[in-house]
Amino acid sequence: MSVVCDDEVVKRWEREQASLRQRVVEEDTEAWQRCPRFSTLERVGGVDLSFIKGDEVNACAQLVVLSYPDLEVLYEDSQMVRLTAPYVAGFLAFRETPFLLEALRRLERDRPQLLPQVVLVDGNGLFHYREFGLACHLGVLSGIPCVGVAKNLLQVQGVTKSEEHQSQISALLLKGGDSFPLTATSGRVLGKALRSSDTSSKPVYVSVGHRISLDSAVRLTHSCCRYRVPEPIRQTRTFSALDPPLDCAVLLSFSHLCSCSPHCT
DNA sequence: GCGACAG
DNA sequence: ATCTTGTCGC
Repeated sequence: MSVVCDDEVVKRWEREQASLRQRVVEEDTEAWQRCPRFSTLERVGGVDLSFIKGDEVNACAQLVVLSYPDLEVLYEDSQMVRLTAPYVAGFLAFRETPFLLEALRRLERDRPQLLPQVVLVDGNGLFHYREFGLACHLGVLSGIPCVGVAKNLLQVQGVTKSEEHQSQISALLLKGGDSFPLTATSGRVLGKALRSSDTSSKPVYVSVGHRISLDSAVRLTHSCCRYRVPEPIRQTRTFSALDPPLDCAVLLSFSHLCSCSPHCT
């Protein structure tokens, strides 16, 4: 909630974004991306951080890997972490990326054969104030193709939640897979609004993270959706009763009890 | 001053 | 991000 931040830090972050940004690859680089139904794609990852209500510092970093196209869980990793950076709009990556990279490194160390061929990231990629959102940041630092999928529209570069945007949603997004471009004032297409399933009228906002084209990113996102939020990201919040990384499950499901206790820090 | 602000 | 209650519909 707090957008209190240090000017010096933000300046440094801006420089780092400008520098890393040059390493983003906005095109398809993988053979599977060119296949009609992504026929040689086998594993899709999803990452996210979860918080408990009043706590800005402690979070649960999660990585799941699903089979493709069946979307069954192949791997799940949950780790309690202590965040150092605050949330500042436009600089989400500095808060979350270190822990997502750690999770990818653990996977590479323990089960390298399960490394995902692409990761769906909760947040934006190129659709960002300086065209370098979380999905680009994680993509560049990991080298893995990444796609940004945001649940809310970020109003940047002339893209707004206007009446026009609302009417585009109702006029153009008639069925799952329908999409329309999010075009900056400059004329550059930064992402697409996607109706991710037939039953959800509220779109998700897809943008390129790294090493994938926008069209592939949209097609892939749609093909990973059973509900509005793509499965790899959605599964990140699902704690299986079996195979339990219980640290997080217990903490999250009993957080309502915890918050009543005066002795709970 | 007012509104906007991914997660 | 997270909380919260019910309500409507298949």
